[in-house]
Amino acid sequence: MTTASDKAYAEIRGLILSGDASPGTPLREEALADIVGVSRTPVREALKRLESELYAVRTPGGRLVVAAWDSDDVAEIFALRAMLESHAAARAARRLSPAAIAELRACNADLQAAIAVPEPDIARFLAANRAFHDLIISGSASGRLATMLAGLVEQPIVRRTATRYDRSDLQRSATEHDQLIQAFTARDGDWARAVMAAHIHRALHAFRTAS
Amino acid sequence: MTTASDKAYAEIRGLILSGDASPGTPLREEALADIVGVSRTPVREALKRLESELYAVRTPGGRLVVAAWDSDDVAEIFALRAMLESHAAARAARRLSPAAIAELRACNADLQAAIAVPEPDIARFLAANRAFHDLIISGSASGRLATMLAGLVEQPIVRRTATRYDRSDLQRSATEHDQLIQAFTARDGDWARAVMAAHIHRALHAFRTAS
DNA sequence: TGCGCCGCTCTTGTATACAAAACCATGCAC
DNA sequence: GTGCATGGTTTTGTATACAAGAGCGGCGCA
Repeated sequence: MTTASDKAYAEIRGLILSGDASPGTPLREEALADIVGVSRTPVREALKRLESELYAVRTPGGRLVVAAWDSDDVAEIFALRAMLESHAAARAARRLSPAAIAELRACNADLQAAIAVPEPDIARFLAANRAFHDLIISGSASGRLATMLAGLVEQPIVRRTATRYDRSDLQRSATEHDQLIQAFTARDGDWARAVMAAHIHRALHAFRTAS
Repeated sequence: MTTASDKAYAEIRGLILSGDASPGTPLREEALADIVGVSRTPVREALKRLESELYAVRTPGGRLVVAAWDSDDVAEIFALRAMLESHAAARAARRLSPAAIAELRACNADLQAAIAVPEPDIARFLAANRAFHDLIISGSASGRLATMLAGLVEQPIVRRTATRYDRSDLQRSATEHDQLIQAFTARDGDWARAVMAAHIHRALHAFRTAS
């Protein structure tokens, strides 16, 4: 737990996502160090990471500014996630242990419990959803995939998407997860790939129509 | 040109690829700083980058060691490249300007010139090949894709592959590049995607059968 | 008054010094 | 003899000081 560096990353990322630092805003190391309460060194590491995840872009002269994302960027992120997570699902289908599949079941049961009430618990839904997808990614046993998907800034978009879901969308997510579990149980990589691709493309559709 | 940091990255990467630092070897910051001739700060940045590209892995305690790659890793790298570069080709087909396509033509002409002699110039082939693929990636106009493919350590593997090519393999690469150019000229994304996927899968095959 | 050059300031890049945590070996107890 | 605790040593994490370069504003000149 490299506290200072991670703290700087989380806080600066929060500034960007909350809109406190709008696109184009310069990210100056010393100023951020003051805000976060650490020195420039961990701030530098955090900024490098944010840059590699395209939260920030570098000007010709080496200065960093907050990046601007348009709807094209969002579509591209979904397209890449669809490819990579489908691939992860296919690999996972061939590798997941029965115990891991049981975990997925438990995870999706939790997700369903979160939305099977009059007032859906979105936070719990998101946590379970995240856990479900993470289990698949780690089940794919590819460090490269994990690294890439971690860098694929999905979390903020997932959040924005889910808050726009109506109940039928939430329920459909749970159903699709069930289908994934079936494909995993059958150890059918192609099936899992197809379900995952559909799952993510539908999420993009939900995101688009809700905006 | 951040000299010190890039220099450290290049040198340490060289140590790993040349085999001077074999898998499992610890990568200690101060020792590397002495070898490279810079301070620990740029070495740290270089190591972070190498870690994110999976040249090195972190032990539970936070120490870095040189990563071990097996044939499964190589296959996974090719699979990811196939997916991502195919996607890049599809995007590029919709975006490349006639001037950019002309550049691609020139590039592939150079590649062909390098191998159309009794003694093929492998270095020139590799440079032209690299330039060709880079043009497509930048033509896809997706910073995310470019970042990911840059992180996908391909260069050393491409090199190892090419040195194992026989002449017919080299010629086939040129032919496949021509097909790509045709698909780009027709602005046919699906066609370009398919050709690129075949191109990279064949490279994996050549790599495997030659080992 | 507009353009270009120069110098200053601000920001990043690098080096070093210090703090904290992890590993290892030694020695003690059982 | 084996296992665990504890101290020293090594290594990473963080802070700060210094150097170099980029951007910006003011001043002078046409």
